[in-house]
Amino acid sequence: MVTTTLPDFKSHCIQLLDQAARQVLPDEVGVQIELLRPKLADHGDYSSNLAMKLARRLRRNPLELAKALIGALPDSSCVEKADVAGGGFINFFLKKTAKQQFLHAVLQAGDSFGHSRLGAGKTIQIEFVSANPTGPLHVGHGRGAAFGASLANIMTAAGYAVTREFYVNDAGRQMDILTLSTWLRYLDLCGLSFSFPANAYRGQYVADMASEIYQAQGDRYAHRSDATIRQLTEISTSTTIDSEDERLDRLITAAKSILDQDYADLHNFVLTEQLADCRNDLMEFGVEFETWFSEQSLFDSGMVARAVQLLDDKKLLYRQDGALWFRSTDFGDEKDRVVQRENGLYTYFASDIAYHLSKYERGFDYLLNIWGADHHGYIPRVKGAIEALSLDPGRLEIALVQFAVLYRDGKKVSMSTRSGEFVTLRQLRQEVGNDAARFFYVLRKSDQHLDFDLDLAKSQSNDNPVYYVQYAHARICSVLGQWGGAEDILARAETELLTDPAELVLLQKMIDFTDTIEAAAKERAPHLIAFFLRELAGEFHSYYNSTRFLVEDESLKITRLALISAVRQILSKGLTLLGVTAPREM
RNA sequence: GUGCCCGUAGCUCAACCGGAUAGAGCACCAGCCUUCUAAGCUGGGGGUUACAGGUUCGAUUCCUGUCGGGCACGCCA
Repeated sequence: MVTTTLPDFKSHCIQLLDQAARQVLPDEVGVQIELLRPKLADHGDYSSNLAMKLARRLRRNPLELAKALIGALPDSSCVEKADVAGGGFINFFLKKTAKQQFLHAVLQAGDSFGHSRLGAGKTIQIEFVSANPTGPLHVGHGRGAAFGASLANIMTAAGYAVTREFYVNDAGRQMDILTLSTWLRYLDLCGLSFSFPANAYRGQYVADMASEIYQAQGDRYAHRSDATIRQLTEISTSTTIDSEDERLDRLITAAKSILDQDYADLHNFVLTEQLADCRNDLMEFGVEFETWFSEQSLFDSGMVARAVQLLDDKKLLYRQDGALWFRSTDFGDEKDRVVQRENGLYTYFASDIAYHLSKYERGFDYLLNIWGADHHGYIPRVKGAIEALSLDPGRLEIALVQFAVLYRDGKKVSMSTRSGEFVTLRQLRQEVGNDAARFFYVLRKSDQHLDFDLDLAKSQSNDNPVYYVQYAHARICSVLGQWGGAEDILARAETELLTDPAELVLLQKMIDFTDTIEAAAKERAPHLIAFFLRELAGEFHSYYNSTRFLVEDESLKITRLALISAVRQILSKGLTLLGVTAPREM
């Protein structure tokens, strides 16, 4: 029997209740009706608190109200009955046949099962990772990457047109520091050795880039060596410089003047190198972007100047102590912020205002920034700037992702970023594998700190939730393989044969899948998918142990295989949403 | 010090934005492999949801205070 549309029992029950409410309470039309899945099977398949919600306002007894509503419910082909229970809950019980027949709908929908029209094709830009291209990604970036990529997949499934964007901080001081660091390592290779600044980038990758340059270009970037070493040594050893930060800035200035045109070459080289490494790392992790947006381009195109000018036109800038300030306190920030420094350079904030202006001008319906939780103090000024530009701050949402802390042998793995001693995403991926990393990263709500247990992620045991889910998938593949029949035969399943409690539990779980994807999209909560998969896998394993599939009775065999085939399809779909592979054998 | 986030079983975490008896996994105890993968299953103990108040039919969820933890408070990015 061919069904053209996938039944949506929840919406159906809401419609029934809405019709009943219009009849019983004509004055209350338009009240929001919400259904939830009760924890206990005795409480039915869907439950509504509508009667209790309205009871107070209408000064009526909630039980009587509930009874009246139930009495007015229209007949339905898939609802068995509705009961009143507790203090006035209205509980819907679906017909067993409706659940059984749902199986056909799942198989028919195939890979698109679980998709919904929640997003109605609205466009949303999700910006995430956006790490400085000054070194390898570390495990903190990994969580943002896994979260953002999974959420993008989920929102696509929920009917949004998603654009993934990586903001490249290719302008500014950090890139200069990296360029300088690389050049100093390079000079070392040229035999011009002196003390390396403590606050420069010290990682091995810096030395690697230096060596690459040396091999390709020889001592080309050290040609004025006498003057060079004298000048650098002077800055390195000077005692009149008050801070190490300033010493670094002096070195950068010196490098720019010594290298002149060549500085841009080096800058460009290290940027290209790091960006390629970053892109490659993310691609291997299953994380890809439609757009890599350059901060430098905002300066080159005059966007930064224009954004600042717009604020100035609105009389929201003033000059003080030689710097140009934005009145962000007018928009709820706790203090005003500098957009242009005393030395004439724009601040990071200025280019960020321009960046957000660009996002708005590119016309997305919604914007979602995924930031590390350490940036939370930055939100008011960005929202303030958006408001100041007469843009709608409501279209921009900022989701914060907390840090991930690694544990090995039950102990915290210490990390310090500058020393080069941090754990990179690549190391993590090599140690535990992409699948475990992707899954573990989204196993917690994003606003919770994540304790990442390396030993657990590596263990090939029943403790490991990734393998638990993947194993369920592989088991089903194995059974279907031993059966050896063609998949389309499964459409002959006689679903009324699915009467075992374990079978009905699985059917109910399938019915919940679309709702789970919608909830994960709405709440920006990929962990809901991970939890769903663990539950579905658990219910399958339980079924597997209690029931034999490859039985003599042909109808029964086909029907059970159809059921587990649908489970396999959903496991695969869910794992794919999270960027985890669904192996056919393990 | 100020602001934001958090505090749930011994451990790591859920709980569908206020719903019914707060749930999983790990760990612990007791069972299940001549049958489709035991990377699996079945059963058991384990809680004053940090603490004290408040709001209401109803609170882990909302409000206030206290205690404890994390993060942020640059003319850095």
